[in-house]
Amino acid sequence: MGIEFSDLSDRKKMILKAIIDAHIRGGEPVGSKYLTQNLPISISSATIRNEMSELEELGLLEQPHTSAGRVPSEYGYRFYVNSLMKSYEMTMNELQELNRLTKSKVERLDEILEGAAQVMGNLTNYTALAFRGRNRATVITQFKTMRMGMGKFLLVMMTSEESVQTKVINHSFELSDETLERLEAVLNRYLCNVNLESVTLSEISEMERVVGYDAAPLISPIVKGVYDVLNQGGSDELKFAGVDRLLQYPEFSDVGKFRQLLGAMEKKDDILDIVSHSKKDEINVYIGSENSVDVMNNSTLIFRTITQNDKVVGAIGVIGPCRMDYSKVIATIDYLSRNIQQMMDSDKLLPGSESEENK
Amino acid sequence: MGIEFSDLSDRKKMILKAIIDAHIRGGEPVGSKYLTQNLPISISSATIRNEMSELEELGLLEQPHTSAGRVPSEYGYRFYVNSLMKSYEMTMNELQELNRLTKSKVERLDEILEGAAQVMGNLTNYTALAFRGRNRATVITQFKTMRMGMGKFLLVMMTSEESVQTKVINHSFELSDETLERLEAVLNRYLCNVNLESVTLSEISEMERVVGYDAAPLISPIVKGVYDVLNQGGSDELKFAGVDRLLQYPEFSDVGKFRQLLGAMEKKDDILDIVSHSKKDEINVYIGSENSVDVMNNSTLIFRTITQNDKVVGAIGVIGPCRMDYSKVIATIDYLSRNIQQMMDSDKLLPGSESEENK
DNA sequence: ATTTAGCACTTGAATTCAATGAGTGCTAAA
DNA sequence: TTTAGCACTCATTGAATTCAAGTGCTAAAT
Repeated sequence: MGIEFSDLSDRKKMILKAIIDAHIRGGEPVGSKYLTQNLPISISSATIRNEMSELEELGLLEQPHTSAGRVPSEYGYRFYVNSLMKSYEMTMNELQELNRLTKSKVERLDEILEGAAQVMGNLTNYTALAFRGRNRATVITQFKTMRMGMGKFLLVMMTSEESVQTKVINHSFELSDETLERLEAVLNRYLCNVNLESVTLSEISEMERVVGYDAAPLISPIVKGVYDVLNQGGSDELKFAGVDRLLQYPEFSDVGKFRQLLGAMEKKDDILDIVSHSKKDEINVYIGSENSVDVMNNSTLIFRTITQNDKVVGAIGVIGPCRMDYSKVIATIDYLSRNIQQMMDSDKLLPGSESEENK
Repeated sequence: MGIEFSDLSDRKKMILKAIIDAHIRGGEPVGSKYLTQNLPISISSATIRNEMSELEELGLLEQPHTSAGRVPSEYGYRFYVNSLMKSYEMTMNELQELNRLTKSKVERLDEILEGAAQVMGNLTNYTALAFRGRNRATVITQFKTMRMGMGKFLLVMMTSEESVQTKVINHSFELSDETLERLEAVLNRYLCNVNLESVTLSEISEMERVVGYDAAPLISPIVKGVYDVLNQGGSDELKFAGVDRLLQYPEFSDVGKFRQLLGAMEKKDDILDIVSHSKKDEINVYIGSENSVDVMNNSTLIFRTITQNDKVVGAIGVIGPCRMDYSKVIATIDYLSRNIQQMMDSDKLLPGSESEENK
């Protein structure tokens, strides 16, 4: 399938665009009679019918049944998105709504993404998605200990992702300053910059020996703490806002279809898969079966990633029926994601919730 | 409305129970003919009809239309739950499934609750909910600082909820040990155990003066950090698992009804309201309009809270149509929540994700 | 005083049928 | 190449009909 922009006569393009525009707005199949009254130039319905049937042969249009008007095919939408649609002009109100978000004082990426999803959902009237990718730290780069009095001390861990994690360690017995220092040294020697999976039991017992009897019982809880830190932070998050909005579209009045999609949104992994394999720094549009998840054959997914140091840390987008207001949705996502990306680049956003930085 | 258990003849109770049991299983209205064949004693359909019409007068049954069988009213379900239903016996498989969770190594309450929701959803085939209430810290009880080298130090804050929060503070200028100590002292003097809202601007400038010119620029970012710590941790979480399962029930084949419920689940505040005003340490059952949220008139909400030191820290439950397998659902929630509560009481669970304790 | 058989009645669901009308494809004329 | 004209298709609508399930009531039976 490879119809180029130039393969179509201007009149065909005009007709195709008019059909898709009308169908996006109204949701109904578009017939030749309607078009005679709504085209910039005036041609007869018969001519339009001829053109339509040729567009259908090209795979750009479809007919639900013989006596119905035409409906865009997935491929038609694709052509529309690539070449036909004209870019959407935001209204003042919409711009205002969008800017409110970026002007807010929120600094955490999580919250910004969710806020963006909310706004996008409201403006476009589809379901919004917010993805938050956590780059899980692979190693601890530095350990520090800090007394907290009364049989506790704080274990501070710096991770390879530059975040700081802490864990309170209780010790029922006395711990001299000197012992604590020794413990810190041992941790830094054995557990820094190493993949925890590769730490062997014999190494652990070696640590227990080296650190001395008075700190040895702490080794194993500490190792567990390290393990938690390296694993817990790393769960990706994918959230949806306004799922109920999908139900307003006749495409999902078939409960079965909707249920499938809802299931996919709950399972998340399929969609996470799509998002994480997407192109960076541009708007990704998956129309119908273009995304390989067959449950989403009737839906379109549009999103754009947010990156930090060239690594994907998030994404915002919408999900809805293939009959979607592509122009508006793409413009909205573009605007919002660019703004968020800018905040990210100018370091105004804090990537993690665990640690926060400040200048 | 106050029908006592003893107000009904044994035969009426038997008939009512049989009707509700059958309706829960089959979803269809139950007629007199069916009952003649499915009652422990044998009575004629005419007699049953008489009894049924009396039960209807009492408000325990309803008729969808004249020529249909009877269906339990909300009040009928209530009576059933209170007095009629017999407690469900778990199968070996179910017990196994349930125990797998509590035997798992997971230690964080969040994860246990979500895991419980998953299991509950699978077992009961309704939508499960997991609530995680965060007791937001009200004050900071202690500040500590810790050098991290290269123009940064770590600000460690102990909160009134006994959790530890940290914030990395960058300083572009030199900071002597002595200055850092002074800063720590000032923070502990001015910001410990005080409600941040009550800190005045003049107090802040006093802090800046007292701490000296070389640390003064750090005061305001630190105050902001404290503010974040006191506010951010405190957002309650309410998650649902298996929302798509609701769509299998004919009660929600009306898209409008389902959409309303879905909306309520997304907005969350109504349901949060119900959960947070519920009774502690017992199973709460809200049948249809018993919960004041009118959008949930067709749904039943069942849950039980998890407490720690007598404060509600979480809840698990299910949401589904009024026609629900109460017996099984209640048994499942009871079993799971008791187990989780036990883990909580025996201190095996870590309440927060921010700080972790270890013995 | 209950219980039951019998029967007329109600009502939603399913089925059929015809009418409607939107829209097409095709042919032949412009 | 375009267009008017016309026959044809097919989903939708609504009315009429049948069907079956289930009730309420009455009168007889226990």
